[in-house]
Amino acid sequence: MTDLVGQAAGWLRANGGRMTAQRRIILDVLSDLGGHPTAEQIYSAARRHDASINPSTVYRTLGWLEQAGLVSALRLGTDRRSGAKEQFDPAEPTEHYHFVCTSCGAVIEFDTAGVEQVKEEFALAHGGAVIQRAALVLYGRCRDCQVSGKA
Amino acid sequence: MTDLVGQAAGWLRANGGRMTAQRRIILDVLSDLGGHPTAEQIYSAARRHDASINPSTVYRTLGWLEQAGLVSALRLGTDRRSGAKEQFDPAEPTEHYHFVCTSCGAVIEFDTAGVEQVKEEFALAHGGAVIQRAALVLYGRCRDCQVSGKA
DNA sequence: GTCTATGCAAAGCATTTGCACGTCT
DNA sequence: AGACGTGCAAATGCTTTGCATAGAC
Repeated sequence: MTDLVGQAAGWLRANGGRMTAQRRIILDVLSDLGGHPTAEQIYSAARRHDASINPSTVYRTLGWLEQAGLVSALRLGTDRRSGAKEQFDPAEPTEHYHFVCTSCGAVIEFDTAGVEQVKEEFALAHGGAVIQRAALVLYGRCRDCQVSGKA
Repeated sequence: MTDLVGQAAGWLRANGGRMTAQRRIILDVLSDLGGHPTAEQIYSAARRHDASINPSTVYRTLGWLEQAGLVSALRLGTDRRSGAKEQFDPAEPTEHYHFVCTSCGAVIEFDTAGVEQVKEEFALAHGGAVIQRAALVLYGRCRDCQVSGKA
């Protein structure tokens, strides 16, 4: 939870944008919710602060936040249906990866030097190619589900 | 291109399904197209063999093929818009990963032992967790785009 | 003769867009 | 005044579904 509101305010100032009440609410909500909320979750949380807020505003806000590099969109869903809707990962200071439990849906963020190695290995094998970023998602059963033998 | 039609026929037999003309066409198209076609590309290719074929049939076929483990669905799109539509990767005998060029959209499949290591590393760190599969996508500029300095 | 699959058209759903009005500077 | 942002409602685009008919076994 680095200061999302502050960073966003800075980006807006630098880009001729304005900090409105709605935007502040959405930023607060993003900080509070944590995890990887869907647009709909963000919307309904924002709604509790201002009942007149609109989905469009949520999407538009997420749009420029993504451009500003303050949130990133990802699709963690395991099956086709749930994979369709995007989730938002607030404040991503360093690249990181995700584990998703196929039983309970829990998401664990993690980092590893292994991905850097894979990037280098690929760049070497395809001499001249340049890697900008990597998205890695591991799917499996988390410790709890494994231990408790849950479906 | 392992024998997709044959494998699919076997799965159908084992699961009380039927091999229809439409299914055979779609399977042929999947084998022929190669790469990572979208449902729409599969549909229009299938349409050239049978003009009366319907998108629903394509989706339904891809649905059970995915369950049968004969194709897998993935979303390689780089931006939000294009990332929304799914692509299908036929016949996946071994796990493999993807590189996507953010300039020209080229997709390169590759394999690496590095991901296995990351899986093990994660399982170790979260003792008891079991990894089933991994999805890794590298984004960057392919050699050609890099060399030619294309946008 | 069953039971499954197809085509068609309609529905769903997440997301985007056009437009008139509000609001910040 | 001049931008920029918002709500609203309609549109978009991919994908799914209900239903009657056609086809596989």
